[in-house]
Amino acid sequence: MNGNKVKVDCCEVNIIHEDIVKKVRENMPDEDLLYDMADFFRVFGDSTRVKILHVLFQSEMCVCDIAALLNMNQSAISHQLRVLKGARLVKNRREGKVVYYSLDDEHVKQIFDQAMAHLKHK
Amino acid sequence: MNGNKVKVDCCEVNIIHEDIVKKVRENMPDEDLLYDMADFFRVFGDSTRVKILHVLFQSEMCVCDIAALLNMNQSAISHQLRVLKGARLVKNRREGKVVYYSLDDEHVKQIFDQAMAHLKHK
DNA sequence: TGAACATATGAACATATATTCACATGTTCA
DNA sequence: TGAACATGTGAATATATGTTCATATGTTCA
Repeated sequence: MNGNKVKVDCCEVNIIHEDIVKKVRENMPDEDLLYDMADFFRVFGDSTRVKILHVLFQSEMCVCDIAALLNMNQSAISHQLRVLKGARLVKNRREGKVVYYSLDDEHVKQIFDQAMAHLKHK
Repeated sequence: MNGNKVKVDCCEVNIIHEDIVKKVRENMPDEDLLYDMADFFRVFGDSTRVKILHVLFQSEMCVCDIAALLNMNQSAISHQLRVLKGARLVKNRREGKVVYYSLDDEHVKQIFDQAMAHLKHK
């Protein structure tokens, strides 16, 4: 008896295993948290930002040095640093005209390592 | 003497700290690997996929149950499961007409936990 | 075999997003 | 103060991506 088929009002989807669905639904995290997680990961989902983070793993750096290193113009880097800062992944400090960026998170490295492990494993 | 200013040919960016840039450049991972990392993270950067993964943390599930659980149509879920499978994050097995999906990775949970820690920390 | 059902998939559409360009802001130093 | 320089940012553009719709595929069972 693992569940009758039931029409859901909104979108004509059959539920085959009603008991499992009910159980899982009760244990789902808060909707907002799931959105925040997706937003957080989206920040890593761009190669320019991944490169910037890798650079900052190695050394604090100013904007124009990063731009030169990645062969991109300063504006593009600045835009992406803004995104990274918005996600609280980097912080910056000003020294005269130069702004230095560095990592502002203790989890990023571990997340990267896990991802690396995944990519290299299979 | 930490570096003369040098014009880079391609995009008019000044290098302020030539020594640091040189050092970091030598230690950068392979270009392809960085692209793969971004691709990998991009998979997590969508709330539907995040939800699906959370569902599968709790239980193996068939497509239509996931669709009902997330209040989305079957097609959307199927498309996203394809993406997740392409990233080798989920696997599936067929049992008659029903296809069951489950996690196919030991790193995802840890990556999610790190992300959660980041989001909750500050 | 053919109807019913679960899932997969191509095309179309709407939306999101990265980069570039032009220019604004803020700092130093003569 | 004004020139030079490093960085920030709004607008525009091109591209990528998620969802829907319609339909195809594959399975079961009468």
